[in-house]
Amino acid sequence: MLHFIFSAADKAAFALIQHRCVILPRMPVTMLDIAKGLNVSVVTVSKVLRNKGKISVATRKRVLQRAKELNYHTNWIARSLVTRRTFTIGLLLPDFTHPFFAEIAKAVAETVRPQGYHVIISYFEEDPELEKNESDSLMARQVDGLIAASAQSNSNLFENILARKVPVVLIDRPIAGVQASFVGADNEAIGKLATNHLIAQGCTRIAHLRGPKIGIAAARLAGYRHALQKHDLPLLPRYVVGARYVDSTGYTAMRKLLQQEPVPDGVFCYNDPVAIGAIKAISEAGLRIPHDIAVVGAGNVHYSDMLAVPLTTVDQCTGQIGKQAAELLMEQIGAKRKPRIKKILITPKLVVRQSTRR
Amino acid sequence: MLHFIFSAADKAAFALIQHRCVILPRMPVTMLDIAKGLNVSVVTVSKVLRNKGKISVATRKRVLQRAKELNYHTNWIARSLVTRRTFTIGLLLPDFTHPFFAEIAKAVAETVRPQGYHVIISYFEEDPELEKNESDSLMARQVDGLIAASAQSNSNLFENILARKVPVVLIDRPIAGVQASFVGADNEAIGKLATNHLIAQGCTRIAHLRGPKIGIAAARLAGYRHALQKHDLPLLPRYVVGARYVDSTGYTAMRKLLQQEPVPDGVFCYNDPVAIGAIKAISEAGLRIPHDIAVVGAGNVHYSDMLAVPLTTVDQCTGQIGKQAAELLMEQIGAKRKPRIKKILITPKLVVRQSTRR
DNA sequence: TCAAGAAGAAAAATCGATTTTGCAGGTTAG
DNA sequence: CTAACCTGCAAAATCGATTTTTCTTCTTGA
Repeated sequence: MLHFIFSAADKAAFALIQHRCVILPRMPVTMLDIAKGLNVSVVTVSKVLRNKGKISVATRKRVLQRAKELNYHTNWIARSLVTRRTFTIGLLLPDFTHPFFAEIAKAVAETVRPQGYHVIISYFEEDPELEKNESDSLMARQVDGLIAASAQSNSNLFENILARKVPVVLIDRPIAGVQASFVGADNEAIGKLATNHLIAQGCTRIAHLRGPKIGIAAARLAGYRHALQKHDLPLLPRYVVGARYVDSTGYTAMRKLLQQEPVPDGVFCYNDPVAIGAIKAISEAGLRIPHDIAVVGAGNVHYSDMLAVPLTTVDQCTGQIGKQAAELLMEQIGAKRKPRIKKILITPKLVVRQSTRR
Repeated sequence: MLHFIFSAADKAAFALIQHRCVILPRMPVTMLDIAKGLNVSVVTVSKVLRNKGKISVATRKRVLQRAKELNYHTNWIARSLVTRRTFTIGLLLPDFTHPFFAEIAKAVAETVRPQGYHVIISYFEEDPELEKNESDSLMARQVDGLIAASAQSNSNLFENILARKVPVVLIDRPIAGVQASFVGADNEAIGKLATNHLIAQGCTRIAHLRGPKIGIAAARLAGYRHALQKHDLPLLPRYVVGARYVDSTGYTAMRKLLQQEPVPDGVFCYNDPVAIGAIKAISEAGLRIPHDIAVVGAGNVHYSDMLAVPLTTVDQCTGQIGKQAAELLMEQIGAKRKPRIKKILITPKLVVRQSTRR
């Protein structure tokens, strides 16, 4: 019979092997592994890797080299547990295939990246119930903050979140009663800008293809009215036609508008897809753009300059919304005391193209 | 002088208060908090909340009620540390404002959600160095798996990741030498489908506006050639013109093509934006679509049916790519043994609209 | 009646880090 | 020559869970 003789050290090593390799299927390198071979403590390793505390140059060097040899990578989960920061923020959106939200997501990710933050996305398809579930999940994942374009009809959800002391910034859609910062487009300004532009181009019979009666679309409508009043132009109800942006309702809405007498000579469409539909209807009716009717959209979607008639539109500076929201959030995350709540409306920018250039 | 008398229990409570409220700014409810008031152990609480182990109905009820009272929420970070699963996957994309990738992101998120998974997004703007950094971060965050549309020119990065036993699925862009599953569009099939359709519509002089000479665009070109050969149609080099999709190069490329003699009667454009530019050039030249020249794009971008001439295009079923990639990844994450590597090419679908309907 | 088994819950170990405290050994000041 | 003070590192406590082991009680069957 064979006998093997092991020293105590061997036994320890063996236990380690059993512990790390045999029992566990995965075997990531830990600080302990680095410390073991160097006869230092994990604390020392931790300090070296974080460049903190007083460690001699010699030890630091040995640790760093060993870490590289072993291909060590910090386990952020373990770190987060004790530091109580995950360096992740949650981004709660209705739908991020929509270019508007995609743009925001990008700007947010870009803004927080330099500070080591990552973004966990979550979308809820306009379903408030799903939104609640998703936000709960994000909270359970201990995100350091939350940016949301919410579909909640009341403030309960976000009051709960704020009660848990998690920084929140709302975007695009404000919610009454929520004590959180807000960043959004200045939709009334968009309406004014577009309408004023049409007026400046010499239009006098200006119509509006409007969206839903609430929120964003309502503000744009208000801006349209404001601009007309300010220039003493008539505010004709029959020049304001509803157009949901799903499908080609810009097209049908415009056809309705073309039956009015006199036909308008300028149309402000509540967004670009609607404007594209309108352009189609106008062309089919044998009218010329912009000579007979000038068209302005809103949103500056990517393709609006590739259209048959390049579209004048109001750029809502989507990227800015994401960027500012992210900056506000990071400010809150970093702050000792809760900074004051801010409401930021991004000033829109007119992009003039052929559809209004007379 | 006043004296306060505390019982031992009071002191313990006091210590707790100091511990939880005064010293720490945030004071989340933990399992210990639930356990304390109920005179049970944390283990019992843990088991109840996970519906695991044998716990009497009475205790279970008490625990659940207390948890609700205290508004307890599981700390997933703590859980992850011991279970070694974070229920997050990393999604590494060049740019998710591109509708193609946004669509994929959505499909991925949607597919993994029912299994309790969330997606951490990360984009690298086609910069391989940044891509490496981001993937390192994702790994440090202990994602359970990774889906990537990579810009790496060699296999090092992903070989490293695979060596760490993290499941990976590549999408859209395969990388030679990486032993990982892959899901992408069948670009050669796209080229064939588009070209065959033009042939079926009676076109005989079929041109191609091609993209970069590598990768996706090359495969589409190959499909185009294949289809022509199969139908014994001539393969004229002067009918293949380069068009980068940035800006309006579809427009300029088409103008070049219009100078050929004879003018082609069908054009397959390597993607939709190029096709839109081409349509514009054709219209300007006074030719009718599809009667004089039929146009097919590829990609089925959202707005291609809102154009002046609704565009026939090849839908690459982007959502399917994300969905299948996510499914493959979840399969790998769940599996004991590593499942076999799969290469999946999604079969494209023709969407016929006015631009080819003769 | 007593051993065997099962049910319910507590105790202890663990995950991989960070933070706080303690402790040698060497240097400086009085 | 001793108190005071660094420097550099180790030991222990902690974060909030899960997993494994152990320990009571009760049943139950022979």
